[in-house]
Amino acid sequence: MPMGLEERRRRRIARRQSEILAAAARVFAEKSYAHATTRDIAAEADVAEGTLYNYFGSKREILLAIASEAQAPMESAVDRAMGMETREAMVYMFEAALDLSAARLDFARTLVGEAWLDDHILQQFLMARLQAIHGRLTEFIRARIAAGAFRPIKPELGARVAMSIFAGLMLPVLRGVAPIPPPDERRALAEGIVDVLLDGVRARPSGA
Amino acid sequence: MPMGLEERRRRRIARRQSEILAAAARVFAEKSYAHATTRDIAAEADVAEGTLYNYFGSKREILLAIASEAQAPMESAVDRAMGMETREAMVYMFEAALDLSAARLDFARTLVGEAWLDDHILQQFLMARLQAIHGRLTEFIRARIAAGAFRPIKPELGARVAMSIFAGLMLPVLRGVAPIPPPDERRALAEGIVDVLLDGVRARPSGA
Amino acid sequence: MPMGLEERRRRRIARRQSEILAAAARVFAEKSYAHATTRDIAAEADVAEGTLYNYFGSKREILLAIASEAQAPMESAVDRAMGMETREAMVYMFEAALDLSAARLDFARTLVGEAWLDDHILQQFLMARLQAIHGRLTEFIRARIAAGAFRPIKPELGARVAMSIFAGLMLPVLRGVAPIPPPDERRALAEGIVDVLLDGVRARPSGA
Amino acid sequence: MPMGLEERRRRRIARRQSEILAAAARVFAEKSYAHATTRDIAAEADVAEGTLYNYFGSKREILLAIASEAQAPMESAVDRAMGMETREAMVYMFEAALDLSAARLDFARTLVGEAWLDDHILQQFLMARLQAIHGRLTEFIRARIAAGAFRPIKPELGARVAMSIFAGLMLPVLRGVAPIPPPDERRALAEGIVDVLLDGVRARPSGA
DNA sequence: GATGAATGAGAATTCATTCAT
DNA sequence: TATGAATGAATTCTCATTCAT
Repeated sequence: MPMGLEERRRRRIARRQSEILAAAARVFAEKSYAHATTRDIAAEADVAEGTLYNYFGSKREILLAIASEAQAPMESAVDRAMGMETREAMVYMFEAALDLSAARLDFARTLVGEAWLDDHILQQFLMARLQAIHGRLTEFIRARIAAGAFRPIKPELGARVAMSIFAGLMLPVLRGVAPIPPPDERRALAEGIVDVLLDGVRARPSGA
Repeated sequence: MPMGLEERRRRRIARRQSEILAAAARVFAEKSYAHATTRDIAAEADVAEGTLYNYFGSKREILLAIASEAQAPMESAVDRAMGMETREAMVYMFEAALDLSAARLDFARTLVGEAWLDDHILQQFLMARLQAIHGRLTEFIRARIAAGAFRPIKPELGARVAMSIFAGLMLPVLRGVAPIPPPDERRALAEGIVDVLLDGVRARPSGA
Repeated sequence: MPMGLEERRRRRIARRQSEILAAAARVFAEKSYAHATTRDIAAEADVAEGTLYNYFGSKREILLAIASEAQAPMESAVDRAMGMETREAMVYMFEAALDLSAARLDFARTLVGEAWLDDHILQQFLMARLQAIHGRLTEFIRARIAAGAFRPIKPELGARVAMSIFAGLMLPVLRGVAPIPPPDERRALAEGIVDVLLDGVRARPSGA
Repeated sequence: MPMGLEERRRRRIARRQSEILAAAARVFAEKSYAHATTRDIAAEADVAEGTLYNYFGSKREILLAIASEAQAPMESAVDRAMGMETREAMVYMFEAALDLSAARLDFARTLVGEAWLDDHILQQFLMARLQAIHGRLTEFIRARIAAGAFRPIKPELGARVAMSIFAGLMLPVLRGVAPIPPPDERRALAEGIVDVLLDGVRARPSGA
């Protein structure tokens, strides 16, 4: 399978772009987009400032590319969970939410942080995904109710509660307030949450 | 009740400071601290740029004052709920979380947004409050378990789940993605959530 | 001797002006005119900033008034020395150059420092005096030569050397590098200098 | 002798820095550091304001670089004089003090002027040199006394008198009150001063 | 393609002066 | 007269982007 010069060039460009994105994500994750300078990014990527502009049209374009990459992995966990049995699915989803590599964390932190500041990023890259996930979860719940596995709660509300809990787990990690929990803790946390979600906090009238 | 000149002066200053803070909060809420210029703030407050510096030492000091004011009302709802009966308390807390005036919203949005970017604000003004609230909720749950009203779940986990749901409700409002819900919706939402939290989503083995 | 209201008012104004000048001189002496703010001056004078403008038209006018006062005492020592016997006169002049009260020092430091920066002050307040003194000294030397007391050196050169030595004594004190020497040191220093000036540093052919 | 790119780059940078320093020195010499704006400096150096900051970290750093360059030539004259015969040495030193190119004058004027205002510059760049020179002169005089060429005056006093006369010659030139004297005048002035310093002003009892 | 110096618009902050009270 | 808050021009410094090499 001979590779044309053209092909080789395209790959080289793609590789370089990725390197720059990863470097930029590290910088943005540390200082935020606004406080990061193109000089910082170039230094982290170990290229000259001018070189950045051979691969991206502007600082903002780098941000958009990061935001774009950041949204890719978001739904996969939900997708995969769709095929599982109820409890297993729920535990898997919560567990997966916290399964972040440091690299992904930089991208995700950048996306979430800038979505707070930038309407375009918010809508295009974050809300779009979140709404898709919300739709999936709503369907999941609706199906469980239909199957008699869940009480007849409002599915949208359930989805929203679930997503809030996801968010509540992830935001402190993204913000760097909480560490990425190691696998066993992740599982224990997920199981605990799922337990509460499934059966609630209220004590059951025992005997009855 | 005669008012000394000194007193009158102090009040005038306090009033002006509040006006500037409110104006700044509006600007920060719209464009974020970093993108807001002192020129913007001055224009919104309808004073000259230099005047800002008669009331605050720096742009950052304005931000800190806003952050400081923003944290004031955070615990009050939790405090008040402490004295209520379980279900009522829970509904009240969730409902109160969404009871934001537009003015408070500017302050809160500024606090939360900058806490994402600024470690000092995060720790000093946001985490301090959130941890206090977390402590209160943990106690609340522990007491309910002791009283036999709640199942023996881990209180910290319960508190965390509850706070995540608060956050999941508030963040979209603060970010301007969701509108401030009108009172009746607020209540319905709160009741729905409390219902799920109390009894879980799982269907009960009916007859038994 | 009845004093009219008018008179009393004039005095009150004059007193206040002096207080402000003294305060300003202290501030200028410490931070220089350029770095001193009207706020500093007002604080040191214990009046409001606006009050300064009731007594002086501008910050610069305060400086000019200080420069004006600073030049007053400059020639007096030379004048007084004119009537003395040669050696006594010379010692007296050098000694007097160093006899500065702290208050006079503030004025003199301000004058000299600003004369470096400001042509008007240089010419009007400093050079005018220095040239007058130079003239007096030239005359003094010329007379001594005529009387056979001095060798036939060039009187202008002698005056310039003498003034240079004055300057070399005073500048470090004005700048705050050297302390104001106490009276006995002053005299010893003056006598040493006069000794060198009168007889030179060269050893005499002893025998002759 | 091939010159690497790196080398060429270093030179270009050094050249540019020198140009900026020279331009800044001209501006500072004319309006003083405090009154000179970065805009003035950039205009004089014929670069954009931002460019200044590619070569110096701050306006103050430019000043410090000038002060640093200004001190370089100060001791050289004294050093060279050390090897000469007494009278020749003295004449040479006074003459050299006035041998200033216009460029050096800008640097020297800046150093002296700012030393009046700025303690760090005073100590680090001016006093350090002056004290070194004072030490050298003191040794010079002490050696002459030991050799029987000078009377047993106090060497420190003699050094101080000499330095005062240097200062008295230079300050008016630095301040722009006196012109840089042409070579022949310089020599005549130096000889006249040395004559007075060596033999004093007093007439000798002729016959005796 | 890669470089990095040059650019200049834009930002926060200071401060002499004014003026309503 | 005394006050001190308001003003806004002026200042230093930053940084995304361009472009000659």
